[in-house]
Amino acid sequence: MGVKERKEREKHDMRELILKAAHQIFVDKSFEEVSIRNIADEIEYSPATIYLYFKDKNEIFYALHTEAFKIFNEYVSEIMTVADPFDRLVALGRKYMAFARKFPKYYDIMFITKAPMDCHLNKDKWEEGAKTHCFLEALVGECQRAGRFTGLDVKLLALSIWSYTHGLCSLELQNRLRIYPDEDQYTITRDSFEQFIAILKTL
Amino acid sequence: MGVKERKEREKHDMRELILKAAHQIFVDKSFEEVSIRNIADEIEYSPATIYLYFKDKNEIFYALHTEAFKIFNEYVSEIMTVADPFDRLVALGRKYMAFARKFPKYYDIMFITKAPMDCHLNKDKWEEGAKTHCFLEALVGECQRAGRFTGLDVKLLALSIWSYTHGLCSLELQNRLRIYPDEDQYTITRDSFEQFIAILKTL
DNA sequence: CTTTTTACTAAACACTGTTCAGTAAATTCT
DNA sequence: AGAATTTACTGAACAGTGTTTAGTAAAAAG
Repeated sequence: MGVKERKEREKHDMRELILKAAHQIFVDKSFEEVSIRNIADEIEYSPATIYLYFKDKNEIFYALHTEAFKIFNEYVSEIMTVADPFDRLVALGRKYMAFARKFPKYYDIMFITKAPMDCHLNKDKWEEGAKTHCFLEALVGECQRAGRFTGLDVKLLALSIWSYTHGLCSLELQNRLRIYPDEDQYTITRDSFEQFIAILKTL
Repeated sequence: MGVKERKEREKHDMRELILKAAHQIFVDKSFEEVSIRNIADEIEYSPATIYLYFKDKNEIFYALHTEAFKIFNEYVSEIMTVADPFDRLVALGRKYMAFARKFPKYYDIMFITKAPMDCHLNKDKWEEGAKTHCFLEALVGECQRAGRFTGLDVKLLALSIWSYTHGLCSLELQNRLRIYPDEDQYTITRDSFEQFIAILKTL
């Protein structure tokens, strides 16, 4: 009796179809245009159908956010070619910032927008974020074992590094660096990052 | 002929009335509930009337964001009693973080939400942000003249300090610190901040 | 006292997320 | 094979959103 299995497969395929459409609208158009009706139009189903496969819109956003993490992880994976742990940490920082600039919409849904988190508040952990942050903590730990950051708490330092980098990206993406003249805006984040690296080197 | 003057005063008063209502809804209820219709209900006018005094909803959000800055400036002004520049900088950081936690909605509209910025993109500077950041730059400069941060660029360091602090606040407010167990979540931001201060001391 | 300007609004437009009753097809049971 | 049941789906509605426009009543000017 393979009916049950087929139905499950169909249910899964439909979820995928919805997500693919949502992703397409999200990328091609904009965050705001990812509406249930637009998704429904795209897949040629009624809007109500979507609610048979997703609890609400936030659940769709959570799925988009998870996809964004996959893309992020792939984008960042290049740094693994860097041998020295500290250089790898620097490379990670650069990649992180480059990702935020190259894929601002992905960055937004991963780290800024509240929508995906609202769906997930019942769960007790943010898995995607935790995994990525674990990677950073491990890398900072490696740096310490290689003689860097002596006497500093690895967990706290990892959070501080993330906070700084996210802060910079977030301020830029949310248009809060318009305190500087337009011509400085691009260089100043780069220069700030270089200074930050220089400070990390002294620790 | 004082008619013109009176009309101008009435126009100004009406703007104030609308903003007061918007502020009330923003504080008492929530960000999402600040709708043109809700404001109109509150002041007992038609929704269309609001568009005679404000270009669009973003302009109202920009005004709310400006009010939030006033409240922020007042909240933070206490630190001026601290004599030593570096201690004052630390006090500023603590106040900044306390403000974000105490008034998350204000913090949101000041530094996270895009809506107020969208209205203001034609202007070439973000005045409220610039003024506040100038204050930070001046304070970091004072620290340097008092012997701290030797050899570092004040402007870049000020941005780095802001980025770090905003990053931490932003991650917490946007629910991205759920990578830690609930019991750690409160202590870890405090500990990270203390570590950050300790690092600044060594510079 | 008439004309013009100003202040305001009802109603509509084009959207949004979400729910629910009803239908047609697929599946199961007899 | 035919009746009963379950499943998959949808049209329509509900309650909201920002914004525009045509039309009206009151105030000001001529």
